[in-house]
Amino acid sequence: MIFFYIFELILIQEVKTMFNKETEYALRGLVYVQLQQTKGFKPGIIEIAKEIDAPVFYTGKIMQRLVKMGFLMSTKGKGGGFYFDLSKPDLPLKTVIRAIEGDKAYTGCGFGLKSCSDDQHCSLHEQYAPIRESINTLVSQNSVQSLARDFKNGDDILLKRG
Amino acid sequence: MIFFYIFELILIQEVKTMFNKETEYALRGLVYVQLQQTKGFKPGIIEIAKEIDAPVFYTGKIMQRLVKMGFLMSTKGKGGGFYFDLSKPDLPLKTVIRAIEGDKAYTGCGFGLKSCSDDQHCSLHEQYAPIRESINTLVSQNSVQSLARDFKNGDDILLKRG
DNA sequence: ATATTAAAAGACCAAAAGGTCTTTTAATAT
DNA sequence: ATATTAAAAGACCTTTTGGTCTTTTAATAT
Repeated sequence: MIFFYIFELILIQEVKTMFNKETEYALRGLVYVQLQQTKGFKPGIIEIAKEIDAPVFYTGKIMQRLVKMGFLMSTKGKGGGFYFDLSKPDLPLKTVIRAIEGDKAYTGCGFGLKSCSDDQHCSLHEQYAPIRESINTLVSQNSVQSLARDFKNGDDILLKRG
Repeated sequence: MIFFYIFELILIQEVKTMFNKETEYALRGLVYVQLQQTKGFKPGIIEIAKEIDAPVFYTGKIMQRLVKMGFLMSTKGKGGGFYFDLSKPDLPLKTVIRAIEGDKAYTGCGFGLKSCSDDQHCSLHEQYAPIRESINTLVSQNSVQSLARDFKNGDDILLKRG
């Protein structure tokens, strides 16, 4: 029994994204804020961090950065927290990802050849092109709001840990 | 004119892969060795580094690691360098990538949700699944040897800098 | 044998990513 | 006014990644 537990722990450790931690926490945090906002709440750092299972202070720093970048709003003091300006259009994942870690996930050559970016392409480049395009579409079509809707229709649980 | 040059430099800096530097240099180095081997040469660290445009000492370290991992062979001394054991089967990119940086590029949930790995899936997860599968196919079907053949049929130039 | 050549080993350094903690500022309730 | 609350600011620390350099070991040619 203990072996299964250890194995699961190892497995869980291995689950990574194609994005870095900051992007991951940012996306999860944004979706959580949106989700709460539709319920009439305005979550703070401690709550957000807990629910997205990220370090509290790091979450704070990241949320602040998102506010500075204009993706999110906040108020200080009692009853304060994070919320969206509802008059703004939906926020595509791509916009957030680009702002935090740039384009590396869906631009360039899979092989990293410089000359490859211009007129000449290596064979990897051509094979990778449609994949890159799919990723591009994925992060362009999905937004913080659409994801929040998806989570609402069904399983809130996904943002928490079992 | 100077502006175009600066712009190009900036652009070039932005060209990244989905892999980390070590993986990138490793793949390029392996393909270069294979390419030279078919021509009857056994390149050394200095040559490899120069041709794949990577730092010499770092390239050395990476090539040594590849030898230790059994992907490649080497001999010391005069006439020494790196080469493949031709009796071995082709080396898929996936094998190299996994050995260096693990599975993160083509496993897990695009959103980084833990619970997502089991029975429940978020909507991103489902949309990302076919992309992940494509990446998996790409790195499984392409090998160091197949890439070297591709470069041979046409443009050697791709491994050098314009 | 020995000089030369080139990889192996490993110590060391720098930058970036990830994370923590304290102090300051701005809301709000009393 | 002032106490309380919670974000903002920013200093600081740790780990990982990327990179450099020197010393050692093993080939080979003379």
